[in-house]
Amino acid sequence: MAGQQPTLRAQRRAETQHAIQTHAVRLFRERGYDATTVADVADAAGVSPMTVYRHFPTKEDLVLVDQIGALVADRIAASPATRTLVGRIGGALVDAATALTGEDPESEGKFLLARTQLMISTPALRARHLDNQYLLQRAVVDALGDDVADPDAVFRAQAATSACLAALHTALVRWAEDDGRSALPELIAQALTASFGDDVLDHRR
Amino acid sequence: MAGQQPTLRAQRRAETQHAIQTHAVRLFRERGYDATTVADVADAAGVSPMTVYRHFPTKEDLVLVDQIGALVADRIAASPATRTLVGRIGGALVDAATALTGEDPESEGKFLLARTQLMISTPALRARHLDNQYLLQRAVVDALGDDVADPDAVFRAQAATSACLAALHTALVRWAEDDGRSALPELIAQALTASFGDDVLDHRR
DNA sequence: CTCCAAATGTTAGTGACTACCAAGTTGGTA
DNA sequence: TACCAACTTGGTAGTCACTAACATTTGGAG
Repeated sequence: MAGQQPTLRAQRRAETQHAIQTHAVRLFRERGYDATTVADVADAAGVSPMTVYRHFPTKEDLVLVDQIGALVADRIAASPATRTLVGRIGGALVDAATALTGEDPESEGKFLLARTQLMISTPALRARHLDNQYLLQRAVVDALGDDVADPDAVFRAQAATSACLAALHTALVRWAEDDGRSALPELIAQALTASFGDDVLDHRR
Repeated sequence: MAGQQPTLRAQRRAETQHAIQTHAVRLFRERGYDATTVADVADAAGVSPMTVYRHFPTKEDLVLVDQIGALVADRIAASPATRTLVGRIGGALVDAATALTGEDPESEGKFLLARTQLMISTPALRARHLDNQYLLQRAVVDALGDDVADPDAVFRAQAATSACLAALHTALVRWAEDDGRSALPELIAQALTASFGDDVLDHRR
């Protein structure tokens, strides 16, 4: 399910999807979310409005859908089970942020910043900022392996995920307000240590 | 602001508003929320679609807008400041529920039940079940009087309100699932005592 | 090469919601 | 009582998010 060879069709599909979302975020920031129609986005991306809807069920999803969830989920699954849950989740968040913001400035980092600022400044989107939470919830539960049978373990996983996401949210808001001048991974680490103590991420230092 | 004499104009306005909302909730329950158009509601209420939108900005508001918030707020403000915050809020909730469900069955109680069941069973509405929370938040802060200057007092008020609303939510869900057979005030009291101990509402017993 | 399925486009439509203008009512006031 | 201003409503036309149905092209597997 994860290591499928990238067929040409899937590649094209990913390209279209990426183009649509990039142009959407750009237009939303330039003209405002409400002042930009889905048709505008379609024109800018060089596709028909129908294609936009086939890739993103609603206009909100143009901003909300992300690949980061899967990125973080993979890192959680790959992290050693000997660490604490919060340590594994938090570490995955920091790692993912490092990977995303560390590349050349014109790349994913800038897009992530624009997307975050858009989500925070647009009322309709702000309310759904944590909607993708379920992706991480599932990843954490999956990472637990066979412990899923234990209800307590599942509850602990959900609690840990929620807490980590709250820290992530804090860091993202700060990062967006700072216009990306601070380093996102450090902000996340700060928020995590503020909540869980200095030694949460010790495994990585 | 509160004791205005009900002029004829305001009375008519309240009547149309009430008629629209009553027919809306009835139709939504009969045919489903999505399968009922605003035009259908307008027809049933004997007004034009424009009039519906003037009274209720969005279709969701046809279900969400209520007078209960104000009812509870008044009771909170009138309650003695010597009681605990949770006691005052909880007592107001129980009192309001008693007033609403105690009347003749064809009246407000039945409407409240239908409205609650609708909100719980409709995904688009369920997410906004606690949207009117701010009404109570304001009422509680107002009831605090001059303590508003104290940030701690405001935080305590918000925490107490949230906790009481969670209990109210639990009670409402149970009431709706029970199809109104249980007594709503008792369900609320149960949920409150489960969270805050047997003596929360003692002042009233 | 052939055939299937995925991806896109086109068209037509539904329905929530808004802007603008016209007409009738109400409530206070000269 | 007569009148004016504000309120309430209706109608028309339009925008825009979103859907359904059908036709067309193109990548992939046998």
